[in-house]
Amino acid sequence: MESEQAILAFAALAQSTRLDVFRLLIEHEPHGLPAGEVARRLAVPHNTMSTHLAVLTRAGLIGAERQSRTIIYRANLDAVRAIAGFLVKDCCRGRPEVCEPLVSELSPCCSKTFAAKEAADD
Amino acid sequence: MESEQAILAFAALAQSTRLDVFRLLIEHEPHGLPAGEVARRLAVPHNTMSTHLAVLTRAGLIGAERQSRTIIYRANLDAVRAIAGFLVKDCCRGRPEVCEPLVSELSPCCSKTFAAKEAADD
DNA sequence: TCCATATGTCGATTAGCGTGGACATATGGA
DNA sequence: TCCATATGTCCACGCTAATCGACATATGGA
Repeated sequence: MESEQAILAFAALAQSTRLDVFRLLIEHEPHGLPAGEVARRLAVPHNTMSTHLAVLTRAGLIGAERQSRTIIYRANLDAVRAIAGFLVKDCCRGRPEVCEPLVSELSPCCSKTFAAKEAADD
Repeated sequence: MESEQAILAFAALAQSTRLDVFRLLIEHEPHGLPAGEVARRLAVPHNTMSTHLAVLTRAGLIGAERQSRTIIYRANLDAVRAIAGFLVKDCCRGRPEVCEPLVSELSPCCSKTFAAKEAADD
């Protein structure tokens, strides 16, 4: 991932409404949500939301697909991996001992038992 | 990690000079660099750099320590782990199959042989 | 004490972002 | 065709960020 693309992604996520949108769309993977529904759920005017959705799209964090009159937005999970990878690889340069704890921390969160427990807590 | 803290971190990294500073300090772990040296290496006026260093510090991405007249800045690697964790845990909610590829992608980067190869490529 | 070095703070300027009203476009149904 | 719904674009306003000159503070040496 290039720095320019990373800066776009960081800037897109550095805004509370957009971060909320991103999390909302991640929760609704893999079906996604129509633009109007996103605006309604977050109580944001549709034109303001349209701008935010455009910023997230330009950053590659979400994607859109037209379905007749509605446009369905979906989170791009590859982008999440790319950003996390960008961060970690920056800190891994010649210093694997720094990153091992990170992977150790992340690994248990990816087991099915952990996910089931998290879901139960909600 | 709270959303507010994450937004501070994303905003801090969504600026080319600050991203350069962060990477520079990561390269100089664990010794760090004096503020003036950071400004000189990135060809940025010392007062402008002082502002950027303050933003990164407020975001918890770097830390400072006075050594007589100079102030040594160091990257906070725990913050890197926290941001990466924030991103991944957002996408892990009930969907471990999404995150497993990320961990798989990251794991090899944390082996000593990989780090040695990366260093050799520079 | 006086001065040089290292760094931070203040203030002004410029540029860009977030917001939302008004309008434009696209789609499907009557 | 006409209208309602869904979404995007344009524009102006207000606010915040980025920059950097000038000044302030802190430290150590002569």
